[in-house]
Amino acid sequence: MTTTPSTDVPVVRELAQRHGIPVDRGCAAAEATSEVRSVLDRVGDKWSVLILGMLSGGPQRFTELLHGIDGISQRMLTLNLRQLERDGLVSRTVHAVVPPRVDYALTDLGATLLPPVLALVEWALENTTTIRDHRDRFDARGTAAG
Amino acid sequence: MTTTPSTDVPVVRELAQRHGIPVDRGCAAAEATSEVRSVLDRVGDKWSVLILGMLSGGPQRFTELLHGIDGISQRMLTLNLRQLERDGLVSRTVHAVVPPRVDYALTDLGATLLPPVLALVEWALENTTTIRDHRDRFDARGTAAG
DNA sequence: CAGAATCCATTCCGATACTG
DNA sequence: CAGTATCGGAATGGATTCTG
Repeated sequence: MTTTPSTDVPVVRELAQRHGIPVDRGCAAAEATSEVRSVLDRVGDKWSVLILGMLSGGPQRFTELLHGIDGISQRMLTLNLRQLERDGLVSRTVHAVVPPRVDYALTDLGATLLPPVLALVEWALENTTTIRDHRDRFDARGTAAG
Repeated sequence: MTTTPSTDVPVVRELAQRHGIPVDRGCAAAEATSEVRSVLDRVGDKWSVLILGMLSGGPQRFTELLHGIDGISQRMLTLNLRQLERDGLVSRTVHAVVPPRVDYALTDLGATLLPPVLALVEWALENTTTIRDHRDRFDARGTAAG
């Protein structure tokens, strides 16, 4: 994160222009780029996508998420939920009961993010074998080099 | 990424089934999930997407990428290119000339990854303002709380 | 139950120096 | 030119403890 300095990526430049974002030469929409990165970061966040996926089935409480997402720590779940909430992708509803009950749900915005993300997941599923093959061959070359 | 233990995410489960991947209960395609994650990781990799974007305009040599992607270090460029090459997303062509000349290009596989990724970028561009607003309001709440 | 706070091992990554 | 190798600071994230 920090100050992602943006870049002269033609494709992004083109998309930015299509969205009416001014592109001064040498930098494809500097402002927009960091915003874009922050979204991409979230997708790469390892847990965020899983959380979004969990919530696609309906609201869940904290513990349900904690147990549903195998391997996530309490800390990471909290942190990720805060991020998602901050971005307006997930809503947090505190029920004033005891013991406390907090429900997390996809917002409308969050719901619109799901399709692009799932397209990516689908791409990954489609190409799992191909990628594994490539990796094996690549690794074999490196090993055989000696 | 160590052993990403996979998860019981309904959407992923559904997608996995659609792709004929066996899903034993309690775990949505454990094997597939780590593979999926590794793809998502790459997308979140901060630089990989930029590199892919750069290459979408045609082959580039090492230095062109280095200068074209503002802020990337030589080390990171090398590392990222290796990853992308390993996955078969990018090809590396060494020309036997002096001084050395190495061209990087999108493979066919890499080209198929671009649309889903760009869909994500486009989503981000479309919702930049909305997200920024959410963040501002969220941060304001936190700050005002004192 | 849902979290905040602290501690600490691991990993990441930029800067630098060196090479074919 | 296109890397590789090494070092050290910074950030990441799990485990644990404490709270309303």
